[in-house]
Formats: sequence, structure tokens, C-alpha cells
Amino acid sequence: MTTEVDGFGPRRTLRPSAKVLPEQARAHNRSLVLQTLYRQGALSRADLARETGLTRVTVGDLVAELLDESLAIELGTRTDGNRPGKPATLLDLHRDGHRIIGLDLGDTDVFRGAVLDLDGTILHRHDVDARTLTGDAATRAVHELAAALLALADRPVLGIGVGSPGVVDLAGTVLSAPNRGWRDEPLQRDLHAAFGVPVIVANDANAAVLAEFGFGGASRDLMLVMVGYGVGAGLLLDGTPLFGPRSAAGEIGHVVVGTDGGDACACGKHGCLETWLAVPRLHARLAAGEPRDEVLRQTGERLGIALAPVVGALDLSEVVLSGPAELLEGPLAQATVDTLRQRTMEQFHGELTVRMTALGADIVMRGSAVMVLSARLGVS
Amino acid sequence: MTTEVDGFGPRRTLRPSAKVLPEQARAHNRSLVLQTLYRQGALSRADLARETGLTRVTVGDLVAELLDESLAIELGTRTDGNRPGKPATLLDLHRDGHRIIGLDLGDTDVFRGAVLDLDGTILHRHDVDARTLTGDAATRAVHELAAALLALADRPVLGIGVGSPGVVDLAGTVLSAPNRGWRDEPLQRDLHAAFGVPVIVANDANAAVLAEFGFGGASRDLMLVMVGYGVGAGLLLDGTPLFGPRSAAGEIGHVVVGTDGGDACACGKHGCLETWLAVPRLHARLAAGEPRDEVLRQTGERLGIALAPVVGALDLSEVVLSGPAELLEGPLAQATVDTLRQRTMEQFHGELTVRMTALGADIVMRGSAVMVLSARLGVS
DNA sequence: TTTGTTCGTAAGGTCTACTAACAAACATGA
DNA sequence: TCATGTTTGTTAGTAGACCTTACGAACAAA
Repeated sequence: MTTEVDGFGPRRTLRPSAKVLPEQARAHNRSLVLQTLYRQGALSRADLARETGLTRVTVGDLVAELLDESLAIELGTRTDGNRPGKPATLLDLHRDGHRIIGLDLGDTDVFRGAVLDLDGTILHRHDVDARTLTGDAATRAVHELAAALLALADRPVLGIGVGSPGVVDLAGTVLSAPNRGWRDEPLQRDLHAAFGVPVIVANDANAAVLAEFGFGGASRDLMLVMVGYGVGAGLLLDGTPLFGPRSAAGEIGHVVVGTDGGDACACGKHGCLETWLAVPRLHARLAAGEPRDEVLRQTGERLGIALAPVVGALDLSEVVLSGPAELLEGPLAQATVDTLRQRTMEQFHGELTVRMTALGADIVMRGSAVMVLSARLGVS
Repeated sequence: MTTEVDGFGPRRTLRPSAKVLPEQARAHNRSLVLQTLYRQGALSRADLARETGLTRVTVGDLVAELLDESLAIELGTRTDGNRPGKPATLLDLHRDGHRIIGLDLGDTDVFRGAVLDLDGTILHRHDVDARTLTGDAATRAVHELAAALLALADRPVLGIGVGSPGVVDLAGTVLSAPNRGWRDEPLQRDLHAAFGVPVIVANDANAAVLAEFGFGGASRDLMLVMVGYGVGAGLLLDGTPLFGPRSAAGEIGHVVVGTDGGDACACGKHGCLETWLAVPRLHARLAAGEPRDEVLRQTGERLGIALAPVVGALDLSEVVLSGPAELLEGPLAQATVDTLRQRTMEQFHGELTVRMTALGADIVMRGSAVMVLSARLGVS
């Protein structure tokens, strides 16, 4: 909250779109308590009251509700620190009381899945072979994977999060995923119908950027570039993922880079970012004997050229790369940040960083877990 | 509201940041009524209830409050249409009951200002000479302009909106405006202190994009490029203006365009967008006898090259230009849209448009009025 | 033992929006 | 003409959410 110094309250968003009932206000405050508990761990009711600004009475009421649903548990009385007064009863999320299923459909060879706890720790893994799978066969494989993971979960499942390649709308329908031959595939609806568990499906890069925000210690404004068979990106602006009016935000793989030509792309254009950056292309160039460091430096430069207008327009200070570390880390990332610094306003990006994700190959599955946490608990 | 088909409600944002009290929920619903009235004009209480989803009772209560504050008025009973039942009492915003002051500090020669009504119609204008004004002298000129406009307002003033060049933070402090020699200039605070009226100060391009959204019939996702002495942009994403973590979103004037060099820029780099697009540069090239259409086509192409990654990453379908129409309209805008189509995914931008604003030179002042409407009434 | 502090809860009040019911004012059709 | 049905706006009462106030329990320190 900003202080009232000029006759205005804190600047608000422009769109009051729907009515707000008291019930929804309570749900909001409940999420606030849950989120505080999620991030700070063992706290008493009084701590929560101080942290949230609600009164002890209200917090006590909300906590009772959470205890009822076994979303929270009491840990016992606080022992550390000889403080006066009645000792506090510590609370925490019931972190071991529920499970989350996370799916990553972005790989060309396998559909990967995991059972996670509320902290995003992976407890069990399961993959299914997905080579050459398209259409209904691919959909069936996803259902089989989900079923196998649900069988592995030994606690109530909070939900299933799915990171899918392609363009995914807000209802979790895969509007278009050429590699899998999906068009208007209602994955979220069908998985929910099949398993009766809340399901949330989103683009894999969008899931990944949420993982980086939730578990990777990233800032509230962030661009995550996923490099694999293709190139995609997820954008987080002020802590909120950007989807775009046609759900196609982050689709930068087929933006033409530079004004000096480039290789032909499957899309029909020349010099798309994917013709420079996709992993198969890089492997081909390296296999052809081109000098490794020079190839990586050139590639990083191209990425920087493509990202510079985006970084400038969005005022970003953090770009994270996800994909094969042996290619992206080092010269490539360095060339990217150098290029970005050369091509945007220096004074605004003293702190501009380009780095690899610390979450490795699990980033999409863990991001899927964040989606479930966010949707179910309002936690992030 | 999406329907509940998959166990999740409508997708929510990620951050419950502060507690919500019943009082704030009511303020939200009040804004909802106000916004409905603002956009749809003469409506009865029953109409408002149907439109907002609130009950007639609640709407009646909220309307009574608005009538008390003379923000709304009763127009009398509905006469048109022989319908059964008790005739409705029509309501409207008291559109002639208040005034808004809008300021545009973006021109190099003058500070421009206007008195507007709630519909954004300009009732009175007043300018002050601003050539060579910097620092405190510039600040004084702004205060004089505001005072003159307040004297012209014959109704209570809802607030003063200011569109300033440079980087402006959320508190309305101009962090940096080189042309005026402003650094950390607390314009919003000082204007409020001087006149006792709510004041809101933001970057001029951000104000402009709000005008285009509020009065220009633009969509919820929009980039507005202002071309003048420099080049700046305002971004609207899902109806919400983007400010950026350092309040520098939209600062694209010094992004390098292309990979084939370019003229030297005042910032020290070569080939910045401003070296191609700024009005003085264009006038210089035309005065030097270069062929007009070719110059404009080249310039539009450069703008397209710079915007392509942004349009792709943000999934934009609408780009609006503001500035001298004789330069921007026609070949330049056409070359921009052609270039954008050539450099981004075709399938996603069948509807991609690049056009001039219909609001002309008043766009920033009218955008400033939108900022006041938004902040004071929750209307947009 | 006394005093002061902290925690959690109980009781009661206020605010918000809801449901139910009704009078007023109209059109329509018997 | 008059009964009937419809629509509007208001009154009265109810349920929910959070608040303030008050209190007992459990502790440390004097």
C-alpha cells in the first residue's frame, strides 16, 4: 500500500469487470493467509494477523476453516526464545497432506510426469514414450500418464497441471500444436472428465516462467526463453503471466531476426529465430565442424537482437534461458547479454541479467505444480 | 465469467497482496455501477441490476450514494417504448457536473492544457510557452498552466491529469526527463499540495494509450507509438497499462534497429529507432531532397523491424501511431504493417492493423482525463 | 506472589448484499 | 370498465464477514 499523499489511493487497474460479493472477499483473505503460511512456514495465528493486517479473531476463524479441510496443521507450541506471555501455537501448511501431478508434454520423445508435494519437490516420476504420437494417440498417452501418476500418489491430489507445447487458451484447450497434430484439443476438459480432479492446462513456456518465479527466485518481471526443437517464451509481468488476446503471447520462434537474411524456415520465411536457435540447427552446425565458440557466440547475438526490442519495451531486467545447458550456458548467454546491453538503453539496465534456469529439465513439471497451487490455493 | 466445467473457477491472477475488507468490495461494486452508467448512458436502476448482476436493492442503495455526491443524476421517467409495468426512472452520470483538467507536457515548444467534461470533450484550452524552459522554471510554468485552467473550470474539478515526457513512477514523480532537466521531480505531489485537487501524473505515451482505449475504440491489447522529437510508446495489455518494474516500459526510442548500422544517436549508439523515426530527422532527410515516398517507406520498414519482436512476443493485433499525420499516415504506416506481416507469424495476425490515432494532437490531454476518470471513478 | 505480556477465543456491533414482500404505475384483454 | 399481469423501486428482515472489546490461559520477570 502506498501512502495517501496526493488525494489518490494506490493506482488501480482499469477494469472492474464483475461484482464482488463478501464471500469472494473472504476467499481472497483466505488465500492471503494461505500464501503467507506457504512462504514463511511455521507461524502462529498472531503472527499471521500481524503479517496480513487482519485481526487475530478473523485469522483464527480462517485458520479453523483451513484446519477443517486439512490444508493447514498445528505443529504444537513454540519453544524457542524465552518470551513472555502465552506460548504460540505454530501453524503450517499441511505440506505432506496433498499431492500435485505435473505433466510436461513439450519433449519430442517422451511425455514426462511427476508427483510433487506442495513445496514443488518431486516425489515420483513417470514417463511414457511419445515418439511419433499424434492426434488421439497422443491424447490417450497423456491420459495413461496421468492415470499412472494418480496411482503413484499416496495422498489426496490437489490437481493436475499440464504444460503443453503450442497455443493453449485460458480454458485449457490446445488450439494448435503442430507437432502433435492437435487442433482445438480440449485437454483440460477431458482430463477433468476422466479423473474428476481439478486440471489446468497451459503452454509449457508459461508454466516454466511460473516455476522460475515460484521456485527459482526470479523477480516479478521476467522473460523465460525455452530452447528445444523449437523456440518459445513465457512472460511474467508484475507477477502475472501474460497470455495475449489470442493466447499466443511468447510465440517468438518465427520472428525474423536482423536485416541480413538467414536460413529458410519451415514456416516459409527466412531468418526466423528458430533457424538460428533451435537445438537441431545448432547440433547440425557443430557437427558440420564449425568452431563451437563462434557458433554459440553468433547464436547468442541473434537472440539478443531479437530480444532487445522486447526487453526495452517491457522494461525487463531478467531473462532466463531453459534448454540444453551445454549449449546455452557460457558463450551463448554471454553474447546475449552483451548484445542486449549494446542495443538497449544502458542507464536502465545496469542490472540486466541473462542466466540459465536453476530448475533444469524439471522446470515445466514444477511450473505445472505452481499453476495448480495458484488456482487451488491462490498461492504462488 | 467462464463456466465451471473443469473444477476450477475463472483463472485468477497470482498475487493476493493485501486484505480485502467489505468496504473495499462495496467500492468495487460502486465503480462497477459507475462504469456501466458511463459506457451505456441512460439506464434505470433495474437495467443496472441486470447489467451488473447485483440486485435491484443493492443498486438502489449504491445509486442513492452516487446521487448524494452528485456523480449521477435522474433524467426522469422513460418515455419511449410502450412497455408494461411501472415506467423506469432513467439515470446517467452527471456528465456536466464535473470537470477534468488535462495537461500535455510532451511538446518541445508549449505546455498544452484543457478543461474537459467527463466524456473527454474539450471545453476550454490554454497553452503556455515552454521553449527553453528547464528545471524549476519548467515546473513553475506547469503550475501556472494548471492554475489558469482551474480558473476556467465552472464546475467542481474531479482531478488534474498530466502526461509528461520521460520516465514517471507510480507516485507521479518524474524520475528523468532530460529535455526539461527534471530528475526526481515530484510533480504529482507538488501539484496536489498547490491546488488541493487530486492529481495524477504519468508518462505521456501511457496517457495516450489510455485515450486510444477509452475514446478511440481500440482493443484491450494495444501498442501506441508516439513520434515527435523523440520516440516513445505506451502499452496496454488486457486493458491494463504496463509500467514496468523501473517505470520505463515503452521506452523504445533507443533500441537499435536492424543489423546494418545506422546513424549516430545522441545516446552514443548507432541505429537507434530515434535516428530513423524522430520527426527532426525525417524533416532533415526530406529537406535534403531525398525522395519522399522512399524515405517514408524506409522509415516505416524500420519501425516494423523494431516492433516485430514486440508484436510477436505480446500477441498484439493493433498498433496505433501518434504524431504528424502528414508523415506517419500512408506509405510509412503501410510499410510498417507490411514489414510486421513479413516478420511475424502470419497465421496469428490476419487482423494485424497499423493505423493513425483518430484523436489527433489532443490525445495526451484526453488520456490524462482517462487517468483521472480511472483513478477517481474506477471508470475507463 | 505479583505484575505485565502474549495468545487465542467469545460476545456483540457494523457493514454489505441478499431474499421476500409490496405499493405504484403501466399495458392488455375480457 | 375492470381485472390481470408486468415492471419498477423501496421496505423489512436475514446471513455473512470483519471489526472492537473483553476475558481466561499461560508464560517471564521482578
